Amino acid sequence: MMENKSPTIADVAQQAEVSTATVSRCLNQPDKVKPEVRERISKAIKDLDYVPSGAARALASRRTYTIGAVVPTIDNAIFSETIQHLQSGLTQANYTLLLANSGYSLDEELREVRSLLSRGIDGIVLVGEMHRPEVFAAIEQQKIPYVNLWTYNPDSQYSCIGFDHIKAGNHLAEHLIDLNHKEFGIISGFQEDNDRALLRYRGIRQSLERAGLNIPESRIIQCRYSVEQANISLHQLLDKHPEITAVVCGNDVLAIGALSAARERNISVPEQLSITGFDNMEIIPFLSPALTTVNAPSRRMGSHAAEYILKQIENKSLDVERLELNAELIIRDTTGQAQK
Amino acid sequence: MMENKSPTIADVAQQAEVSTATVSRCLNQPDKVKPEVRERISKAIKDLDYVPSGAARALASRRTYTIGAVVPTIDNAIFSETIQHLQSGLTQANYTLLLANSGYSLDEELREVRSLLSRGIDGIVLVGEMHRPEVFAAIEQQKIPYVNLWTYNPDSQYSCIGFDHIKAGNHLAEHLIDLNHKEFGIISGFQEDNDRALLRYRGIRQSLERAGLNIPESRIIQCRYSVEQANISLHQLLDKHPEITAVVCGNDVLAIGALSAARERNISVPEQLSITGFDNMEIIPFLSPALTTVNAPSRRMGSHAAEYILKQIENKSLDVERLELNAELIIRDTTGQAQK
DNA sequence: CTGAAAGCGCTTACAG
DNA sequence: CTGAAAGCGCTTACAG
Repeated sequence: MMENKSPTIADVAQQAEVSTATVSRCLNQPDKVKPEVRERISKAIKDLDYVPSGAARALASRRTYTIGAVVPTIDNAIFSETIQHLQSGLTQANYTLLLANSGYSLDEELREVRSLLSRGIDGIVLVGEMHRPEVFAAIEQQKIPYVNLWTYNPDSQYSCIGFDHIKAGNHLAEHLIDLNHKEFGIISGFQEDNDRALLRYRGIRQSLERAGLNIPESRIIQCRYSVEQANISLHQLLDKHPEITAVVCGNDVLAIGALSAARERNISVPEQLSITGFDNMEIIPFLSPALTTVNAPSRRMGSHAAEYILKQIENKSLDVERLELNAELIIRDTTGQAQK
Repeated sequence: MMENKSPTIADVAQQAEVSTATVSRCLNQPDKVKPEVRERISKAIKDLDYVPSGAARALASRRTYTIGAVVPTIDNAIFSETIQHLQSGLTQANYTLLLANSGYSLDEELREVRSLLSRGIDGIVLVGEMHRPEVFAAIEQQKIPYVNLWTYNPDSQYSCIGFDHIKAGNHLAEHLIDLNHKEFGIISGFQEDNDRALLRYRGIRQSLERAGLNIPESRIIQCRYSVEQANISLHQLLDKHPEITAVVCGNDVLAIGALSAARERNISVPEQLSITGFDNMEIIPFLSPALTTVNAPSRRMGSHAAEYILKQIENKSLDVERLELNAELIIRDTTGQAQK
């Protein structure tokens, strides 16, 4: 524990024989400082290894150059893609991303939002449209730009960038109905705190009902988004309902688990059983069999979010914008004509 | 744009009829405040919707309750697992993780480290042992705890938590040698800024040489860690070297790409070609064929890192600790006896 | 157990 | 283009 402290802006000012105000300007608006002076300051900064204090800067300027995001989990490739692109958009503009995750719990999300807000952020992005009312209240009090990702609702009073999950569910179900499937099973993520999961599910039921098909409760399993859980779930489903010919999975991770269970039972896909995923993760097209799934525009949601937030900050505005992206059905090798 | 500002600690103090010092104490060391007073303050905080300013707190206390981490990418499930566990360990202690990524570039890593340091962090974790010298210099100046993850070197002068990549490479190669393979190919990640990739590679070569086997440059391809790149790479490798019977891949992602290419060529795995991965991502055991790979203790590295950093902060110490974790070979279905 | 006051290291009108 | 000085919202010895 040595005693030499980190240099401050005052040390730099002294060394460069200017005021702290000028050093500050040199850092933030270099063109307002005479080139000659600028050089002296730059040299002093280098000599002293000066690193500005973010805390002091944030306190004085009331800006943190930090954007907060709360996602359900980063442990799913699909959110990683969104985050990676969000981050790279922000980094380019010299902003940093402060990332938190809620573990798919709305209460935990609220806690994380509060923590981010307290820490100080200039903008915030969340996933989904459903949040605790306190989340909205807390964010609005701060008057910072805010956007919901992975959701599109034309009637939302908040900005959103995403796609229509009901429509996506419709497409998936219609594809299977076209293939003559009548006996469906569903392996969904937990829907309680997850509006995306819920809406996809509704979309599927909606289409089935339109086709005069019903799907009893016992053929619907909700589980954690893990390969292993889905594997177990498909076994349970088929133990009780061997008549099922098509299983709609809440995302690709679940579908991979379902595929592995089908393999364990020596059930051929898609001949005896059709399976669908959701998201279109990078590896999906390289697996065998390649999944029929819905392509979620995960990267574009991240880039657009960065763009939106930065624009609002720059304009000091809080415009509500709603951007609908496409999420098309991608038909590959795990869906086929229903047997018998 | 309304004019009402966010409440400050002074507002709370006034409302509760105490000094700001007492409010501060109530927030940070509640037991030092009389319960009755504490209640008044809590009420005032609720009534006013008071959120403390992280910036002011950090500036005054010289602590940010934030830990920084720079990883190569979050867009790889294996780092996500490390981060997830690091984060959850920190969150439990009321610390926040500030996450940056370097895109596997050491220069970018340096930039990110500087940015984190400037922003203010109480500890930092990096991946690998190889960093720009300025990284070490900048961190040491701040006198904050620091640990290298995903690496273990008993002679390192810095703390590290990880495993021995050379040894892991040895195991992989020895397994294939035992299966009588003599014609090897390697698909590695770029080794220039990645000591883990380099060391694994060295471990493989080392074992091959011990067995009297050599592997010409033309059978070694370095590429980005993407399924698609690995797919292309295996095609290239086999076009030039149809004699190859075993391909060692730098990680599971690459191995999945290689598997897909083998499938496209109608080469059966492992009968005609053995393929190995590295990491043992969650989905691997559920794929078909399931990969032979090395289990990287990704989650444990994250948890241990959180534990180490928090302990150093608590003790106000900067002890160097080196923790070696196990990375065992997991033999599954993609490796078999060499043909002919 | 509580309060007065200095100080953390910046930024930013304001004046020149 | 530059400087003096107030102020950002907390924490923390110090005194009582």
